[in-house]
Order: sequence, then C-alpha cells, then structure tokens
Amino acid sequence: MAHPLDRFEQMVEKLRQGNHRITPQRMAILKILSISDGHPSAEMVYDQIKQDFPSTSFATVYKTIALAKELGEILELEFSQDSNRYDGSKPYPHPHLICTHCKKIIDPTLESVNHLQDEITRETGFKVTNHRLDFYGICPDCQK
Amino acid sequence: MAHPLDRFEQMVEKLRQGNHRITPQRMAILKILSISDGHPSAEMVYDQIKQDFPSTSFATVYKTIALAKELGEILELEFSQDSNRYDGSKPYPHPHLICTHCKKIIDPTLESVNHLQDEITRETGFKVTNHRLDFYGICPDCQK
DNA sequence: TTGGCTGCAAATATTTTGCACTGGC
DNA sequence: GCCAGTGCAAAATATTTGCAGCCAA
Repeated sequence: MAHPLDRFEQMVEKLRQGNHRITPQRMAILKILSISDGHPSAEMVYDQIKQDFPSTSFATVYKTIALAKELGEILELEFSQDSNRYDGSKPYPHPHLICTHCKKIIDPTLESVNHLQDEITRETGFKVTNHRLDFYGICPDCQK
Repeated sequence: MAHPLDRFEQMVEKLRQGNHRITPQRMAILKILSISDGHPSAEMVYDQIKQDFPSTSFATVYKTIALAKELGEILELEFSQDSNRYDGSKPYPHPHLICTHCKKIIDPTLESVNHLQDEITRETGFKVTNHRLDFYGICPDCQK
C-alpha cells in the first residue's frame, strides 16, 4: 500500500500525463480522496472541500470524481439507495466490509481473493476486467 | 437449485405466512421474478406485467419487490447509474457475471466462495450477514 | 490567448411516498 | 365490511448536463 501523499502525487501526475488542467479545486478534491481512509461519498468530499474552498460546486466534485475514475485512480462503490462511496487510497478491486448500521466501510485483510478473478476468466467465456466483493454486516462498534 | 415454479409457490407461501394479501398483481410480479433467469430490473418486470395486466403501476411493482426483498425471497443487485436488478431464482448471496456492454447478468458456477463470509466473520470483529460478489467484464457474445 | 474548467441551475433517472379508491379475505 | 393493496401523481434523492464566465497553461 502506497503512502497517502504518494497517492496524491500519482493522481496529479496522471492529470499531467493526460493533459488535464491542474486546478486548485481538483487538487483539493484529489487530496481528500487520496488521504481519507473512510471511503467518502461525493457529499462528504463536498462538505470537506467547502471548508478550504467554499466556492466549490457539487458539479465540480462529481466531474473530478468522474475524471479520476476514468484515469483509474479511484474505485467507485455503487449503491442505489445510499450514495456512492469512493476509495482513492487503493484504486484496484479489493474486498470491503460495510456496516449496515453506521455505514462505515473498512478494508479487511483477506488473502486468497485475487485469484478469484482469474478463476472466473478461466472457467467462463467472460473476459473479466473488474470485480466487486463486499461484505455487509454489523461492525464491532455497533454491536455494543 | 429449486425448480422455478417451486420458487413461485414458496414466495406465495411466504405471503400467506406473513398475512399478506395475494393479489393478481403480486402473483404476476412474483411469477416473473421467480421464473426469469435474466436478473430483470424493475422496468423489465413492469414491461412484462403490462402484457398480462395492463393496469399495473410502477409503484406496485416497486412495492411488491420491496415486500419480496423483506421476506428474503429475492436478491437485489444495487447499481447507481443503471437501475437495480433482481434475482428471484436464487435469493441467497452468490456471484454474478455482469457484462458491461450488453448489461446481461449471469450466474457462473463457482465453488469455494461460500466460505468467504465465514472467513471474514472469523478474522474481523464484523458480524457478517450478507455479501456481494460481482465480476465485471465482456461476455462471450459481446466479444464477437 | 484560448479552450478546458468551474459554478450555477435545470434536467434526468430511479425509486419512494401520499392519498383516495378498490378488492381480497 | 374492513383495511391492506393498488394506481396515479407528486416528491425525494443522486447524479448529470448546458452554458456563461473564468483561469491554467
């Protein structure tokens, strides 16, 4: 796992490589996404960025997220009822533990998962490019 | 895996047990959900039911789906951009193969997955009740 | 300088909800 | 007959888009 600030640097580098402009808003949004380990939603990013950069709009947050997604620098966890959550610290498929009570999302340490995608590719005709493995339950804090 | 019509009977039985009324609309919706193996969306169910029962509303489709979900008789696959998809033939967690091109969703035969949930429960403080394992890729048809 | 980016508002899409009427039991 | 269920329309939610003005390169 890379250091949070390395992740941020890498994101900015990807912007440069793709000839995307490096604006203060994008810097701030990407920094939040790269540093936070809590898998924030678009709204959480918006709330945070408002503190340092009050003029920022929701549209910019979403557009920046979409761009980072395109560049493969963040992972999107889709939900329909709740809003989507984003993982900028580990932008590759990995399992998540989602507390259905407090909505917390954490990364478990779990081996023997990466071979799953290969297994599927081998056993089916599908060309598997991505996967999603989420566990739902109650976190230790909420069990108290 | 149960026979499709057995699944339908079981759903109706669950309605009875819960003192829910058995209406023609519910029968039709549940039949579609239990029989179809294509993981239909609410809209697909709506379109199908319109043929036999033209007066049915979208609200009823959603309300019936919500009820069946509550009763544990269907599995909901949440998406944020596309609409949710439902699996009435196997209402327990199991892997899915999702074609990102034609949106087809199929069930792969894949062993060595069920122990994952137990593994997580054992290794973390989480009380895991549910999980979701989806593979994204291009299906054989779309590769042609 | 200039075209990509921002910010506002309006649009879109999906699902939910309120409420009067209807029909299953 | 009673009350849960239905159907219509409106509301709620999350995200996307159009466009005028702005600023990074």
